[in-house]
Amino acid sequence: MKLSKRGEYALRALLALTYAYNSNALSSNQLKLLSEKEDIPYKFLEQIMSALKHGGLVKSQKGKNGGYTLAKQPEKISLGEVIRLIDGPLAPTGNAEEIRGVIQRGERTAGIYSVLLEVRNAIAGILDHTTLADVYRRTLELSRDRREPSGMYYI
Amino acid sequence: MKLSKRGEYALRALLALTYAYNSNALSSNQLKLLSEKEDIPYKFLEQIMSALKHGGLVKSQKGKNGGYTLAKQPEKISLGEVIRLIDGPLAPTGNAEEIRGVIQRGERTAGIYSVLLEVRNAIAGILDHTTLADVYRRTLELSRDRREPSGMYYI
DNA sequence: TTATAATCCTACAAAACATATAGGATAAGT
DNA sequence: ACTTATCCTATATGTTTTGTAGGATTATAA
Repeated sequence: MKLSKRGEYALRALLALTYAYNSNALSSNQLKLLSEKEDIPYKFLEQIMSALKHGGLVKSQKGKNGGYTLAKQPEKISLGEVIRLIDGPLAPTGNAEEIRGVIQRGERTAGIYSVLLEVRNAIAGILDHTTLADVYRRTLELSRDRREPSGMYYI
Repeated sequence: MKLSKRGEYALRALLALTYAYNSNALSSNQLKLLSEKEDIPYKFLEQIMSALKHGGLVKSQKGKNGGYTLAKQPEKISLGEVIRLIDGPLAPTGNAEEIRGVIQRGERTAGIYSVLLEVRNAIAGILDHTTLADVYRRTLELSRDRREPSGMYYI
């Protein structure tokens, strides 16, 4: 599992939506501001939002006063979901099913793959149990004692 | 951490060397046979062996009766070493140091990165504690009850 | 109903990376 | 010398990621 730029951008955008969700606001052209603040090419970000929408993680409203909102509560969206949607399977190679297949068929590489399966399970264990709400909380904690909260999401 | 073909080929070759190590033999042009049996382009495999050599995991002997041998005992070579050497850092993005930096500086993405650090630690925990000897053992176990051990390493 | 502000869609371009392929140089043993 | 092997480096090919561009569509408010 290698987190791509897309994946990172997606997580960052969703985190911004999480902030907006808590203050009851919905986001809109603020996406443009976010992209500037965080050096994310706007058009690229648009594509990512589209993917998040089709994946059911985000709702959108067209037209004036439109924008994006989380489709579920931040507690209900795991990082695993997000990353699988954007970057594909979490496994270090192929996907969990393939790996299990190789092992069960007892192929020459079965030993190697059984380790890879352990790795993928460890990754999934963490990512599927960590939600946007968790990340939100952590972010606050990690910047609590700082004088300058590095412009924390005042978009 | 995404295991590349190179990485997989490297692991497979090292596993073959592990088999050879146990039966006290050293490998030579058997590499060619291995590459045919396992569909690994020979010249590509050569490059990988060269990398393994420069990384100190493998010793080589030139000329007649030459070939490759493990540079240390199979118990002393972890998968983490191998994969780091061939595919780079285990972290899902950048490397552990970078990630720690982002977290300590309390950047906006600190929350995200703290999860990524967990993930990388989980991966490293497994891969750094699993050796070629372990994989060897597992491979035997996983093919023990099979009628046809899928031509297990009779190169 | 028209102007506006937003999402949506699709094609393409550029760069980075992974995966090979090729050909010969070099070294060691017999 | 001759053979058998490793070693080195350049280049090609292919695939994926990342980024650009331009416009079509839709909803709202004035």
